[in-house]
Amino acid sequence: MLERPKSRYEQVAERLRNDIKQGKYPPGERLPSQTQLAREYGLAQTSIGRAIARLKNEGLVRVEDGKGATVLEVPTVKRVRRTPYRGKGGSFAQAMREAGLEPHTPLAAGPEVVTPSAEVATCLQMGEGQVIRRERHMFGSGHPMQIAVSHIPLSAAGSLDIADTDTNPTGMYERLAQRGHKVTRFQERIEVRRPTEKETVFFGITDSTNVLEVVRIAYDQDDKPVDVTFNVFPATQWALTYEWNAHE
Amino acid sequence: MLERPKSRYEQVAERLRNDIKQGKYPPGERLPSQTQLAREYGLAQTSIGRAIARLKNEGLVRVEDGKGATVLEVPTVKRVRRTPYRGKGGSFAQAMREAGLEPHTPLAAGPEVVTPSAEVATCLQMGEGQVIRRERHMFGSGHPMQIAVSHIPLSAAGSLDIADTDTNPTGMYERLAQRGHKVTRFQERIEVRRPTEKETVFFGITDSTNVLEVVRIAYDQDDKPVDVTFNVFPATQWALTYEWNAHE
DNA sequence: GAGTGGTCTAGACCACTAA
DNA sequence: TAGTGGTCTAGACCACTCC
Repeated sequence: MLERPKSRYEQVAERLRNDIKQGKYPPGERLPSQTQLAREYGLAQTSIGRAIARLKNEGLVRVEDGKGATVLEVPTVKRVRRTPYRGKGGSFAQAMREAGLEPHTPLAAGPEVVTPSAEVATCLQMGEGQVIRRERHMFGSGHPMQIAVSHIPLSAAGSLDIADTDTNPTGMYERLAQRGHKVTRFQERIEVRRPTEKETVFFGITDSTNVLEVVRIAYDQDDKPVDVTFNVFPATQWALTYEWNAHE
Repeated sequence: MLERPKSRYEQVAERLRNDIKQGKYPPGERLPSQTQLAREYGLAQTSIGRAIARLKNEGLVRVEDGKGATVLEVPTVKRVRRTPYRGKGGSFAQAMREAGLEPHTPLAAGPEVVTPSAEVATCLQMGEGQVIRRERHMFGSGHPMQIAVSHIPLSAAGSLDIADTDTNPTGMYERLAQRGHKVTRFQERIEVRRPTEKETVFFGITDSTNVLEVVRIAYDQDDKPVDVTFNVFPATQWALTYEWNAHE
């Protein structure tokens, strides 16, 4: 099984991977068409299609119907989370600038009062009641990079106003503190999963390309959750970093 | 593009996914053979093969040549990292027991003195010199769960003895402290990548199944790196959790 | 031996894009 | 209209497993 020579379509995928890495097909460029590659490698078009499907799943190329396969630019973005958290919001903008990209984070939905999903309700440990939901779509130099959806229990927030003007979470935490909910503890859970349909459309990826999901929950002084934020990004384009001190 | 009905092989994959989730094919069980499924769904065997390949990449089934597709048990394991780090080693064993699995962490290689790879040398900020390398293969109730490879600069360790008896890193850090290298700061970098060939064999996954790589670097009181550990696990089976306090 | 999955082909059809 | 990628088939061959 180890000795078995790799299948031909995998060999093709590997060569294309190398060609891309070594700049033969730079970002933005089109790969040759599948029929052309088929002639070149002496294989059927179907087999070339399998090879290209691999590159697609790995997030190396983006394939459009009737056009062809375009090489993606994959600047690996570093997202650094220092604990305890000293920064003043803007972790995304900073990561973008460090990667040489211009950040842009428009509001995509909300703030609005909604009934939470089962998962959100579980994270916030609430039996009933509503939450304030806000969704941001985040771009780096025009390319979709990240989706962030945050939820605050209406009971803690008081009213919609709390999420009105600010775009970063820090401002919101200050307002929560004024209402008697001082944020004292954070938790982030990281998982790899298949994307939802909405996410495939936004990121322009196949539904077999994985995404990273980071769920951050903020707790107040009574250890009650007051905010849960879902961050989603294409798995291949990001690296997450956590830093902390050994002895508190 | 959105309205287009899904391809038939994707529909098959989705139905099989549901059947697995709902217990029609419990863990350890075999799926029906591809020819049988082909008859059942009125498709060609090749198309069924595509559907099953999807499940394989998602880590839902394991396919063996000449045998068939077996449903994998996918207990999602939670790995919790509290910062500052209070635990006494054994983070893996604890995570296993919480998931109802019996931990087993034999040494697979080392401790041995080797010349570090370029990546390891970069992490440890060393120009020249050698490192002590140790590789552990970690199992949960017999199933391969994780690979951990740690490197300590020989200059900091003094001799091989430092890594001799202990199996957890905490003991090693105590010895490093005795030699004047007190560990004060940690950094963990998380990435999703394609597995190496060794990893596909160990975990029994396809090379298109992603793995999570967590690189932990420990720094001493002079901010010199004294240990870098690479942890690798199948991406779908794990969830990483980080916790910290807001105001130090 | 019969059954399994994995690969490959040749040809076909469709939906899409481009000129 | 010609070219693109995506899907599907029918049939083939191989390496493997189980009996």
